[in-house]
Amino acid sequence: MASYRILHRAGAAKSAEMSTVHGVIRTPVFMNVATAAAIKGAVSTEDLESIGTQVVLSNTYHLHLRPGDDVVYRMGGLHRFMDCHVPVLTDSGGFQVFSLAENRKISEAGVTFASHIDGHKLFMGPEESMRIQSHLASTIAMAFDECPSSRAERSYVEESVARTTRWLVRCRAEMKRLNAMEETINKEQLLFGINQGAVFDDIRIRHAQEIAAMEMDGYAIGGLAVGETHEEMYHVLDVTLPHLPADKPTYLMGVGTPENILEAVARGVDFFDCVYPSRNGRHGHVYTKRGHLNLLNACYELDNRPIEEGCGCPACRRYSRGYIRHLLKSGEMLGLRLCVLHNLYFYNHLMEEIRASIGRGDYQTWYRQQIEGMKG
RNA sequence: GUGGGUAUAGCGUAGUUGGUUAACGCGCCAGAUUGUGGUUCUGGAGACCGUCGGUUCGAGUCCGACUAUCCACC
Repeated sequence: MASYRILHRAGAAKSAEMSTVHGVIRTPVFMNVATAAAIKGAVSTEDLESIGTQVVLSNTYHLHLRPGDDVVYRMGGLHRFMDCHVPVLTDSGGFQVFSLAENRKISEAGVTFASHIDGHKLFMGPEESMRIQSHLASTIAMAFDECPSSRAERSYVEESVARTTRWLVRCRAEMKRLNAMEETINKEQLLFGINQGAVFDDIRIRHAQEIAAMEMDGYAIGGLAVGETHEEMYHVLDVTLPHLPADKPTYLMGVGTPENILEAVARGVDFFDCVYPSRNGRHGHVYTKRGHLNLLNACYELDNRPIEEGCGCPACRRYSRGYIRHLLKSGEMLGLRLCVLHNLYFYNHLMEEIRASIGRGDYQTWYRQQIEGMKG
């Protein structure tokens, strides 16, 4: 059985240990994004062990389209399919339906939309999302929600959030049914609910209270980092987190920059995921404790130093900025790979330092120094 | 050697019957990217139009010579 236990607190920040059927997760944690059951940039499951990955995030929508969740099911579930030995969280497809798919139509039942691959018509609702995620057999499934734009009108957000709550009831019932079935691969699949409400404090709070009463395995805050300012995002965290259960993990979806993460941890968030380290890595944008570098810049052409002095990642242990820049400019896949490995290592290592600081109890002063350093 | 073609930004090209600030792609330089766009998006720099002379109010454009280069034939 899964359990979540808080080990240390430092102000609102907390570090915890969550045990699952696929292993223990120490939080705060950054989940490494492998949308289509692969981290883009030719990073293998084997590589994850050398960069300290604790949790892999994969995607319902993408895997449903390709190769098909039935294929993954028949291959024994995501863990066997990828030969992955760490917990896997699957996103519900809710966000992709709203960010990638075209011609969508929302009804109480779910969403009708067109595939971003070939345009064919698809339908996904709470039950479909749960069935797919059950097929994928991830460690943690996410509820099927709607992610309204941060600039959406109040009346629309109210209507949308009410529907997301009703969908959560259906997700929970369907997950319970699926976990009880003999042929289900992971009968202990966990389910996280998702808070929405754009930037309206009262809607966020009311929704948090509603879903808190539903005793989910964890709680995510969604619909942030989609165009609002950082101040608005931190404000939403400040007003919403106190209304989510203190004894359950929290997850800030899709966030973010190292600074975003440091700020959110200070407010009590456990789980994060973001495409930045992998996507930006593919574009030569690499992170260091003293801010980020764009390795495509001409000033690194003759730079013999590693991306970051003292970094223990596979790229910094051997290769220079100048060499990696050359690989990127030449379109060599190795260039992308080294940058992605560095960035994921940087994020994973940052989380390790965050946990250590919370353990020491000095987080609230330590994290501000880190943010200052990154501006230098 | 003879005949013909071509010379415009680092590379490849466009440029109307001569008419204002010479256009485009690649490359280069610099930004962007938050529950994934590896092929994306946005900016920017860069050319006295092979050289010299002529015609004209005005030449990248027309004429001549020269230079370079390509093709064919000796």
